[in-house]
Amino acid sequence: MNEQALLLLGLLKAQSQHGYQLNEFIERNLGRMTDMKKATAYAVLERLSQAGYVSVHSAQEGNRPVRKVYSITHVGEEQFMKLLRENLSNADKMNMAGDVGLMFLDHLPLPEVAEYLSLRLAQLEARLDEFKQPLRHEGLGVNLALEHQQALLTAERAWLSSVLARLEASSIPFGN
Amino acid sequence: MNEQALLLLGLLKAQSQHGYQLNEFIERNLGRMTDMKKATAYAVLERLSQAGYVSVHSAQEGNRPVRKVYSITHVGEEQFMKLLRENLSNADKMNMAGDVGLMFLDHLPLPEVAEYLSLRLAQLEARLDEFKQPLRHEGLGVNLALEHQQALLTAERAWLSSVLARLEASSIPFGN
DNA sequence: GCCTAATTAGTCAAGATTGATTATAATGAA
DNA sequence: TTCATTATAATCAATCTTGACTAATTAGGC
Repeated sequence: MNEQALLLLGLLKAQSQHGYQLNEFIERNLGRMTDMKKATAYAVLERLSQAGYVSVHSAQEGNRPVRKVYSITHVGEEQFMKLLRENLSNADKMNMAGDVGLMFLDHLPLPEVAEYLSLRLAQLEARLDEFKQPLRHEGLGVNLALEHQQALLTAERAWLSSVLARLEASSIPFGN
Repeated sequence: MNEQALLLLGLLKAQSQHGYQLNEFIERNLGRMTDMKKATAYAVLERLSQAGYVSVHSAQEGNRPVRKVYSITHVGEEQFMKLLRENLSNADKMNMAGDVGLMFLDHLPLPEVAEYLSLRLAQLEARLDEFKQPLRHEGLGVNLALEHQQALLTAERAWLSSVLARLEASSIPFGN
């Protein structure tokens, strides 16, 4: 939840925005960074507002429905810096979900496992391909974040390939 | 939530157990695989029970308080296999949280960023050290899962080191 | 034998998350 | 023009998660 707050405060620090605008931006550009859903973002904005980190004011443009525009407050800026420092200092977020299945793969015949892991690999390749686009230079932070994702996905691909190779050579030379 | 179900069904497939027992095992041995909390596990067990995937029967040993013992049902075994196949086939779980902070690091002076990332690196080293213990041979799946974690943490360490080196050489030869 | 601390076993209210839904406006096709 | 579709903007009920709490039992120290 702190990561969500950090994200929203960071976006509002750059520019006051209404909820829909924030959600569009997140959906279009930040799918890699977060999986926060629309309704969650609205809820987090509400909490940030309760806490005094953002202020809200209603605005109407033309005869469009009234929108709530959120702005970061001074206290909010301080909170942003605090959350940023915390976030950068902690590695605990690397939670590596997705290993539960691996733990139980002994319940399936190895060729079937290989089949499924091939699917995983294909998805990985697809995700990695998306990084091939030139990526316009956004600033150090954004570029590092993208580089980071790419590095981890690449490592994941290498590991998966190695597992598949061993599975196909199938003489089970695993462990040690 | 499916990953939690997979985990609990997998543990119950090995042996019928009561809630406390399951939670102890998870806390002691599976901290790397999941961050599901006690109360959540009880809730998931309740849902699995509602769905007919596990059966519950109360048992009393000595004059200890009555415990609810959970057993996997036949339908539960089928569900387990289904969830296992799904889990192995999907890479989407690699969500890489923790990059939000990186995105915003331009709001801090680089030496301070380096300081925080050094803390991250230290935590990583500590986590990696835990893998040095011989790890008694548990079965292919468990060993692969551990190998996987280690591979990703190692990649993370390499990336972080590279970033720190570049930050300290500080002449900012980034991105491009 | 008595008191304290730890272990065992689980529940619950409060908070967080999200799929589904509502409602209006603009756009486009026929 | 009229109807269907997509975009805009957000809310809500239902579900999921968890920190805090309860309550009994056993273990350990003196």
